[in-house]
Amino acid sequence: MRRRSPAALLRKWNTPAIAQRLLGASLVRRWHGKTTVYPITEVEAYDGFDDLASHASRGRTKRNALMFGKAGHWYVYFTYGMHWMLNIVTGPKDYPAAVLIRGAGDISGPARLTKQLHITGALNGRSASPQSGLWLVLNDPPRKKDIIRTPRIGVAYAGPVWSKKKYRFVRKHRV
DNA sequence: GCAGTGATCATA
DNA sequence: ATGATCACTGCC
Repeated sequence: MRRRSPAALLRKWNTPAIAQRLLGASLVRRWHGKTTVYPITEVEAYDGFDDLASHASRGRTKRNALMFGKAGHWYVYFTYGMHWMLNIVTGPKDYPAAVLIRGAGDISGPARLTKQLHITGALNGRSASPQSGLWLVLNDPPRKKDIIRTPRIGVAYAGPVWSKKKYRFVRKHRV
């Protein structure tokens, strides 16, 4: 099949839908002249102003400003004093949303993913395009029955409603 | 079960 | 300026 750019997909409003569609996409990394393709296996949606699990829920700050920006850019932040987290910014401009990429290829866990792919703050704010060395390509969308929906990981602080939203999506079968 | 590790943000 | 927190991992 023809590989399509996900630019139009990422601009949409429905972040959980985008996240699920990205389970039918691959992360492509170019590093030291070698290009490797990692089919995405696990994602989480962080959606809008009201999502108490989202960095954007308490308004715009220096760190989260990218979430309010243009879709299709990487939002990479540092946490727990040692881990980088990789997100793709989604939604229209001024609507804060992103999809956290938690697993791809054989790699499980968002910090392991960034470590293995050499992803750091150097990519923060860069466009998801070959120029940045890290981009996305769309494959066939996953079937609905091949997607597991669960609450997001590590967001107990988000209160009874938002910590339980089923905004984590895992692909059942390897692609 | 919990230590590690340091940027970020709210509070002052 | 200070202190709590953290979209995690690895080892106990």
